[in-house]
Amino acid sequence: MSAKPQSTAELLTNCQRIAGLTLGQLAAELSQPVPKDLRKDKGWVGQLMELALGASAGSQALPDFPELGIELKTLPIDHSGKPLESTYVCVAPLTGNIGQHWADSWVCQKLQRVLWLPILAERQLPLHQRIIGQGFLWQPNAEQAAILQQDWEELMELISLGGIANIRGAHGKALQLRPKAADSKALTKAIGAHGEPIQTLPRGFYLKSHFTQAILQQEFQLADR
DNA sequence: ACATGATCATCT
DNA sequence: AGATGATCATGT
Repeated sequence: MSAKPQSTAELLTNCQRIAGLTLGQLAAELSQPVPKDLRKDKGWVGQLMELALGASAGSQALPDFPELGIELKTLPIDHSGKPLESTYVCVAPLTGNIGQHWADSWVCQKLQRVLWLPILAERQLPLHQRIIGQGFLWQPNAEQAAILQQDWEELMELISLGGIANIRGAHGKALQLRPKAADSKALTKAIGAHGEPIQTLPRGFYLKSHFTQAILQQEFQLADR
């Protein structure tokens, strides 16, 4: 169950095998304790899936399946297939971005090949009863890539020109910039309104749920609602 | 502090 | 209800 997959086909086969299981069932098979809720274990579902699918060591700055170049993302959804949350992509670099190009960016690299793993995870459903959906491989199509690139370029320009204080989650069509930190007191270096170095809250790039919903619809051809 | 994994909790 | 800003745990 937890052997490292040697090919994309094997990885997808492993996904099919766990599709339909509850988190409780899978955790039992893997001898993993199920927390009461996710309040103090927010990463538990993702880590369980990494274990089940044979992803490589967790906290390195590498894709989950380095040999396959695939990033694994769990995606909590409701009963109608709508994502319940935005999807974290990576930390946003706030300094030293002069002349950086989209194709070389961390966001672009991370989203090149994503194994989406939907989880039926409505809040009212106890954690152990949440159900694993059908995982599928995705690469941005031309239209999606163009939207992501445009959002990224706009956000990075604002960051580079000292506009970070004015960026909020509403910015961007698909990609947004939001805090990503242990708490609101965490600080990192950034560029101030007059080009001076400042300390600010670390930010991360996230995919808006509308965008991931479109990915799901494209894959499963779900009815809109 | 920053990377991994994200969800929580409040505001609108 | 949905989105935004805040937060939790763990490893490097």
